[in-house]
Amino acid sequence: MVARKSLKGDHCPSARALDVIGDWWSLMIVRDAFDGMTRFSEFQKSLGIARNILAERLRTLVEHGILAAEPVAAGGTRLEYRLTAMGKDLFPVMVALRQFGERHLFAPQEPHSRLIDRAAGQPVRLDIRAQDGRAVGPDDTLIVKVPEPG
Amino acid sequence: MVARKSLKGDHCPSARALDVIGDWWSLMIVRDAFDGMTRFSEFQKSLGIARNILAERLRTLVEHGILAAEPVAAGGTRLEYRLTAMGKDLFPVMVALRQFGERHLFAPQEPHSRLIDRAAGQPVRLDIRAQDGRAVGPDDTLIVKVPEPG
DNA sequence: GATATAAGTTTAATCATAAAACCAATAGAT
DNA sequence: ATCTATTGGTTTTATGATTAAACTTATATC
Repeated sequence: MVARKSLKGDHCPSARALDVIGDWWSLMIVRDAFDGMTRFSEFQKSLGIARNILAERLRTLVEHGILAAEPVAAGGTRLEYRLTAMGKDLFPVMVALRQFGERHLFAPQEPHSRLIDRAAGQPVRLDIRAQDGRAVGPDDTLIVKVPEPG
Repeated sequence: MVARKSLKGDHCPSARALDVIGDWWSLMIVRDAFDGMTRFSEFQKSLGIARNILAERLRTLVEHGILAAEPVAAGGTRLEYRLTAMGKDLFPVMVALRQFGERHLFAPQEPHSRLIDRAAGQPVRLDIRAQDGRAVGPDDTLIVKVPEPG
């Protein structure tokens, strides 16, 4: 691949986010973590990912503070990977991806997994709103760039 | 890479979404498209992406129906790439990524670009709610898997 | 104490990406 | 109308990320 371009210095928050979780597997691992998985072999079986890649992805997710690794038993070497508070802040990203997939990537009658509200057993909504509560879409918004220094 | 595993057949909508826009560049191109860019050279200058890779990404985004390519001038060969209605449905994904980046990937005083509501000039909110309007987080929800056929 | 499973690491082959050179078509200047 | 620069790519070559499989060590199970 010749050293994937890093977006770490970019002033765009989306770019930095993609720099951290924009690779092929990280968000799939995070999805499974939201689904309750914690162990190496669970992720491996669920995703069919190569073990070395899974090990590296888990390592970088831990480095970035999205997952925390804790020994399963005191004194043991086996680890459990759990979402941190920061990791749980990826929830809206997962919900947004899911909604997009549901809307556009399934045939009309094709079955798919669903994200439901535990209390009501009903699907959840995702809304983007202005401060005053108006729903806003892409054409109602604007990206304001940061001024170049100098 | 040895043939990246395709998630096309997965029953999880997030997985299918990542199969379409989960690679390194697609969402960055979509971000720029939301920002008003339409031309090959604009994307290329903005992202610093290799030209062959940009050409392929644009092609697959068009194939998937996220971008539409139209000639700039009738009879000409130069193309303009614009978000389709489907492409604009990626807006919540972009907003969610941006919010995550803003919250966790910038130093306290570090400047970053902002997404603002055109009308009020204020940042937008993203909420996940149950049908009855309650705000819900990851621990309030559950993924319901589709039954295996057979 | 023997066997199986978990959680990786190492190794080798393959394929995607990046960078740069190349090329045709268009737009602008003369 | 012709020369030149820019646009929008394609081709070529190298590099390295990803994969699969074999290997290793530690932990559970019988």
